[in-house]
Amino acid sequence: MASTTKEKILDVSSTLFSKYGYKGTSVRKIASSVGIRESALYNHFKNKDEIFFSVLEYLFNEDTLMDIDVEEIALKGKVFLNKFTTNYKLQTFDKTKENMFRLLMIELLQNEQIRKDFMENFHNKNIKLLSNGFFIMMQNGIIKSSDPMLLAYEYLSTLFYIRLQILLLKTDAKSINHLSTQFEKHTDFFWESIKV
Amino acid sequence: MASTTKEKILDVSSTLFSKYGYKGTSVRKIASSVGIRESALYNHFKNKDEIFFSVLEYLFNEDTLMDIDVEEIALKGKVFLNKFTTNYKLQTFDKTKENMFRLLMIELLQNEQIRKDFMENFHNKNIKLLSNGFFIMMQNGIIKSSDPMLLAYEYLSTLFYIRLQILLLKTDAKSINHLSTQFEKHTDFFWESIKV
DNA sequence: GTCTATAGGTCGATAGAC
DNA sequence: GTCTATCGACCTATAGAC
Repeated sequence: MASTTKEKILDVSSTLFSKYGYKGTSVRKIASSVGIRESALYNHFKNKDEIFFSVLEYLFNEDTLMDIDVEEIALKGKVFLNKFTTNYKLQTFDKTKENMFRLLMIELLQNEQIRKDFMENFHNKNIKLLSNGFFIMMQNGIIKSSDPMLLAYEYLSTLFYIRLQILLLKTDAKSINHLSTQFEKHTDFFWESIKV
Repeated sequence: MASTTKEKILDVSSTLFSKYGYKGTSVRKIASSVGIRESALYNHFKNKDEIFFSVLEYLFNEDTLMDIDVEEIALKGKVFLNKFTTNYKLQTFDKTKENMFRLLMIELLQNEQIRKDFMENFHNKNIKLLSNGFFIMMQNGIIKSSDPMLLAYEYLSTLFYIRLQILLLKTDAKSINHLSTQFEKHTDFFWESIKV
C-alpha cells in the first residue's frame, strides 16, 4: 500500500487532516511528511482543496453500510439490536473509521460538505435502517407499538454520544475502560424498554 | 453594555470565535470589527490567546447550573425530568449559550481546555445531577430499580444529540420544525421506560 | 516528477510618534 | 489609548531548470 507518490500523499494527508483539520494542516507539512517539496505536490493535485476532498472521498468511500438484512433479522428482535450495536462498536474502534469520525467532528461546523456527509451517512442512513427494523418488529408484535422513527432516534443518539466520549478520552490518552461495555449496557436497557 | 473598548473586544471576538474558531479568527478581523487597529488591541490584552481565554471565561461563567432542588423535586418523578428538559431546551435556544455550544463543538478536538470544560460542565455536572435524582426516585419506589448512572447517561445523551442536530440545521439555515418537540418526546419516552 | 527559487498574501506582534 | 509603520514567520501557489 501507498506505493505511488499520489497514494502516499493521500495516506499522509488523511492522517494530518484528521488530526489538525483543514486549516491546521499546511501544504508544507504534507509535503515534508511525504518526503518531497511542496511544488512536487502540485504534480499530483491541483491545490490544497483537491487534496482535502480526495481525502474525504478516501475516508468515506469505505462503505459504512451495515451488513444487515433488515427484513429477515428484525424478526429476531434483540438480535437485530445486538448486530447493529456490534457493528457500531467495531467502527468506533477501527482506526480508519476513527480518523473519519475525528475529521467529521473537527470540520462539522466549518464545512458544509462535511455536514452533509454527516447527516447523510451518520444520521439519515442509520435512522432509516433502524426505524425500518423497529417497524417490522412492531408489525410482528415483538416490541410495543409506537413511533419507529422516535425509537431509532433514541437508540442512535446514545450510541453516538458514547462514540464521541470515547474519541475525546482517546484524544487525551485517558482510560476508556469504564465505557468499554457501555454500548452493550445501552442495548440491554433500550431493549428492555421497548420489548413487549 | 459593551461600553468600554475592552468589553467591545470581548463582545466582538466571542462572536467571531464562535463562528470561525480560534484559527479562523484573526487579530486583524477582531480589530477591524471593533473599529480599531490591531496594535490597539494589545493595550487591552497581552496577545490573541489572552483574548481567547477571556472569551471562554465570558461565555462559560454564566452559570449553567440547573436551578433545581434535586432532593425535593426528584420525589415528584416526571416533574424532575420535565424541569431538566425544559432547562436544557432553553439553553439550546438561548443566543449566548448557543454561541458557547458552537465554540465548544468547533474546538472540541483541537483544544484540551475546551475538552475539559465540556466534560466538566456539559457531561459530569449533568450526569451527577441526573443520577442523583434517579437514585432518590429509586429509593422512593417511583422508578424501577437499576443503575442511576446508566439512566443519567441514557437520558442526557439524547438531549445532547438533539441539541447538536439543531445546531447543524441552524448553521445551514434549515428548518428545525421537526425537532421542536423532540425534547418532550424524548422525555415522555424515557419516563415511560423507567417508571414503575 | 522532482528540484530551487520566488511571488504575493496573511498572520501575530512590536516600536515609537501623538 | 490610539495611530502608522514595520518585522519575521508562515501560508498557497507558480515558473523554470534538470
